[in-house]
Amino acid sequence: MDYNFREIEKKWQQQWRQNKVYAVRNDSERPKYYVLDMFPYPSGAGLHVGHPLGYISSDIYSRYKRLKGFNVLHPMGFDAFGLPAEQYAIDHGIHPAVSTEANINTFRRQLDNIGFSFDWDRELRTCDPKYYKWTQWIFLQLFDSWFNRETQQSGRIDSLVKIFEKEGNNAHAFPNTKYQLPSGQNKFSSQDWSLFDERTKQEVLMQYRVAYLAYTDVNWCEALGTVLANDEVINGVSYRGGFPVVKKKMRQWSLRITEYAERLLKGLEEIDFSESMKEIQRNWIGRSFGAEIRFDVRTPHPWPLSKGEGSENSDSRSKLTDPGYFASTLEQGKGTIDFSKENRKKSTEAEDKLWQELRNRKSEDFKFRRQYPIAGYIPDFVCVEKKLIIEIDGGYHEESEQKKFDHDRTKWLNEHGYRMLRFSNDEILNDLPAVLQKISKSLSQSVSPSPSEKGPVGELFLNVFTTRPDTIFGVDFMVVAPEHEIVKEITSAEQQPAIEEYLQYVQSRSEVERMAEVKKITGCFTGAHAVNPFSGREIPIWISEYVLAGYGTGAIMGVPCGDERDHKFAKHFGIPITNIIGEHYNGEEANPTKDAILQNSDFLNGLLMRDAIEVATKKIEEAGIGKQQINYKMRDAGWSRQRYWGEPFPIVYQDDIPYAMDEKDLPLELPPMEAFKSSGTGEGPLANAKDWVYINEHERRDTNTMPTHAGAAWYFLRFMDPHNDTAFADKTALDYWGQVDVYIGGAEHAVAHLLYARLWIKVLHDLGYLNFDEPFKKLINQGKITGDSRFVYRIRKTNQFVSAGLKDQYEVDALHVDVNIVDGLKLDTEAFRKWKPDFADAEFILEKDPVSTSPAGGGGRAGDGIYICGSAIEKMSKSYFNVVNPDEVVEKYGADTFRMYEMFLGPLEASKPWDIKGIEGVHRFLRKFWRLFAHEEKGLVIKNEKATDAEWKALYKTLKKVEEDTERFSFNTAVSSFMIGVNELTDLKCHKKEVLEKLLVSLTPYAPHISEELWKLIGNQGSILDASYPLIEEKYLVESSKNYPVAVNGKTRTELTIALEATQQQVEELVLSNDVVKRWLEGKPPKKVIYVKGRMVNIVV
RNA sequence: GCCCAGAUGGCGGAAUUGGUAGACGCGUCAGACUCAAAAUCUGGUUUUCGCAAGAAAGUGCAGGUUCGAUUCCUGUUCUGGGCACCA
Repeated sequence: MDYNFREIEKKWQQQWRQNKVYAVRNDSERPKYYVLDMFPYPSGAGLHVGHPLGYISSDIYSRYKRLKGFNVLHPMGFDAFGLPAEQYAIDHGIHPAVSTEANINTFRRQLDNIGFSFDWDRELRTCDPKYYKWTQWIFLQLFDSWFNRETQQSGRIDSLVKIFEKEGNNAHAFPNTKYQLPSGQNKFSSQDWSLFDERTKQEVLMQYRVAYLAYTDVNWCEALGTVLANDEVINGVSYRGGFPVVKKKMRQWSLRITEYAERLLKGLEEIDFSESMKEIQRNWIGRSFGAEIRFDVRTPHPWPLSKGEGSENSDSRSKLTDPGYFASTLEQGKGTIDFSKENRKKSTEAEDKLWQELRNRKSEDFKFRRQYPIAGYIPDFVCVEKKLIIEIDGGYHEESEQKKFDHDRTKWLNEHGYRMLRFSNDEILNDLPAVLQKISKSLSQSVSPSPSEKGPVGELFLNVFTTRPDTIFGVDFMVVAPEHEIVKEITSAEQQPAIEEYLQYVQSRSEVERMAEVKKITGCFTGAHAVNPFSGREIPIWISEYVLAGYGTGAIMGVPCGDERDHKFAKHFGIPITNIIGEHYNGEEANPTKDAILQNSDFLNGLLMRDAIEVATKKIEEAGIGKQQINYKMRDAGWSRQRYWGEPFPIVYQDDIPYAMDEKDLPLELPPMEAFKSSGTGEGPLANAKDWVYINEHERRDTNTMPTHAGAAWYFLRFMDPHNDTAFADKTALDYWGQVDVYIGGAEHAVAHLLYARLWIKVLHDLGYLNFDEPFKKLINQGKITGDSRFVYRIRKTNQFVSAGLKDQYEVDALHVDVNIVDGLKLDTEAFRKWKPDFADAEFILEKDPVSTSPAGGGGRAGDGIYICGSAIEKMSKSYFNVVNPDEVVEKYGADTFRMYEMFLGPLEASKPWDIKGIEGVHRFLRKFWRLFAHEEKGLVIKNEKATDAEWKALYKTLKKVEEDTERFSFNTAVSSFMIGVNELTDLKCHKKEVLEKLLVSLTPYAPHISEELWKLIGNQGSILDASYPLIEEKYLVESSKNYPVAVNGKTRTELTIALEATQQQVEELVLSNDVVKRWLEGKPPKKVIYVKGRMVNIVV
């Protein structure tokens, strides 16, 4: 009766499937337990031995919990939408649905091979309309929600509308502080609200929705034809494929995850994730606590812009200058201003008529200015907010002097985003409505947003965010991001050419370059100065690429004595450095300490910096020049992808205003398509499905789809009730299963999937669908299994291969060789010749086997040598030929061996190399285990005799250790314990049923097939999967004495068996009379005898 | 540069609260069985010295605390992971 694992495993897998032993019910008396694996993406490559590591550990834990009496939910499904399938479709013309289906089947077959206990009746796929109906439905909940900062909770949009109707947005400012209403304001009253038209109302609400549409800087990848999320971009290139990525402004769906930053951060405290995983999330959220401080700006030639239409001030000047034709001298500037005044008097009838109309447009919130200087030129009318210029032909444009400037000016205006409308006098006088309509149309077109940081008109200031307000007196300069709007407004005439040049340089710099050359110091002085709000000192304002427009306010205060980067900047550009920390600053290097006593700091003098932070912040708030502020590095999550193979947005645009689709019309299914190339205009392939996109003249659909994170953000809820078609899951099921108790997966999902899932669950919780707001109670990251690559060394330009030990004598190229034709390091040269046609005629330079040195040893036949390969630990990858397929391992050793071996390799969380050699040991263990029950020839050897104390002790020792180890996911040591236990029972020649039966149950989670087989062989009814875990009888583990190590001065010298209840005195007597101890004492009296009960004895001399 | 984790025999690793370092497995050496091989079984296997008994050193490196440190503290090197002009 041999251990025929192939037959046994096949048989039980079949029976288990037939009997549906893994079906899980939602109504059980037993306590629930939810064990989940991270959603796999079914790639075309199939599984390698690294993938099942997590699945095996979760399976062991699930089966263990089941034996322990829990109702265990352990489901599996597929994250089946996504880029690779679509890329494959583009390359091979196979529909993503088809290739995905094929990949899933391969995956499923491979998983089944390993004997997992998944409840396949609950399987789900994100690309199934029955599933993504609910992904879309949840998206609509996000669309219909806003985050109430006061309560720190999500609420329904209609609750926000009620607030607006009552009090405007006074208590709930726009989440995006830079957002302004068309009027330029960011506050509105209840009355304003009631006067807003539908478009404006929707636009305002959009500013609050959790899922919202906005122009955002996105990571655009031309090669993939899509937008990528921040976490899909690595060092400026795409995560998949490594294509360049650039910033681009596009109208995109985003999730307002930034509003939840604080809750996501706080939530980390109550969940059991590894410290490193929490750290990654904390870094990603990037909270920094500090103050926002306002610095007034003094331009070198002040131009106090007065309210109204242009300026009456004689010293006013153009706020923007053009180096090409105007800016270099002030004289010309003055000339233009004079000319504008002159021109004003000559205004024509047409101009006046249009002006009357335009100035009345104030109610529409676009303010027109008349004869307002732009770039040193005075257009007839300009709307600065919308960057729209209106010119009326006739008059001085005819003059030849003017004409030659037209070209340069138009160029400048275009570069700066201005558009120009030209009307003739006749048009205005004869058909004013048509003219106004044209203007309205132009105004409704959007311009690149983000109006500059401007205070009340006539005043310019810069807000900076700092975590160190205590260093306010050490500020020696300001640095503004090159993209900052204010740059245009503050640049002096003298500096204009230099600034232009620098801006051009910045634009030419790709993300990749900027990231590669971090240490390079660049920058340019604007000519303007900022005023320190406390000391009144004027400090220069610079621009530099090291300041990021997207972070904080896009401007910083430079404190060179305390910040390394600021210090380098100051040194590089020769800016004088103020020392506020005395001897802590050595003049050579900045010192970011918080432990210095402040000097040169006015009211902060004598304070410890650490304490001064709060003092300074208070003072700043009192003086009304700033406020305490918390900043987050995290950005809102881009949620649109220009892709076909994803969930369509359940949104309909009615005349460009987005509205939620009716719930009853869900799912919005993908239209059938044959080709998936992007449209080329930045729109996704769906734009080509015109019938689907355009519902009617006024209504159209979104042509983007959601990212793969969408389906994965809530799938764990669907497993609880996977076939429900009236709700995403029934409330009773949600309440019964609750949080995922253990979530096992790779660390690569740290910031994307895990944050989005946590966000979705928080919103669903706030809206009342869930009674928990963290999805995963405990997270375990399994380590990677790395590949162990093998190399052969080809002598350059030959087909000769030299063994690793001799390769240094030649000029060689190392080539990866398939690990499957190498035994250890020894290459199978014949297999190598057959491996690839190129190598058919390969010749080998062999060496003596360095391992077996004896002449009789393995490679010892006279004249023979072997080919030794080089090796390296690398990631497991097809291109390295180091991939090991689990199917082959299972075929050779069986699933039970494979499962136990993967666990035996090392701690679950550590990454470790795959080495097939060790699997023999685990396989031998299972054979040895089998032999306790059955003998090859004699058949069953199991006996019904009473067990001895020694046998019970061996058993319970093992059970105790295995249980402890399994509980703490230390599966490698649990396998060791089984081995030790089986070795001991073998030594005891124990074949007793009452002992072995218990051991068998405890082995079931690890090796279910052999356990079930033996369970039946020794005459049990029912499945061992439903047995209960054996209880440990401690009485057999109680010891009466212990073999103590006896040390002299800390060095163990001998061992003594002493009764456990021995007293200190008894021990001292016993130990000191020992011969070995006496010898080591050399007659000297012991100073002290340390006796730790159950541990050790130490004699100090 | 910053943050986190880690470093133990020839290899994967164990030592759960500071208490016999190297469990278990691989590899390897020797032996048994065999005509022989495979499989299986038994024993040795951290290093150095020694026939042995035994002795000395030893958990990346340098210190410290302690009767006693792989474990705690300080510094440092290297490896892996994360973040990266983040103010």
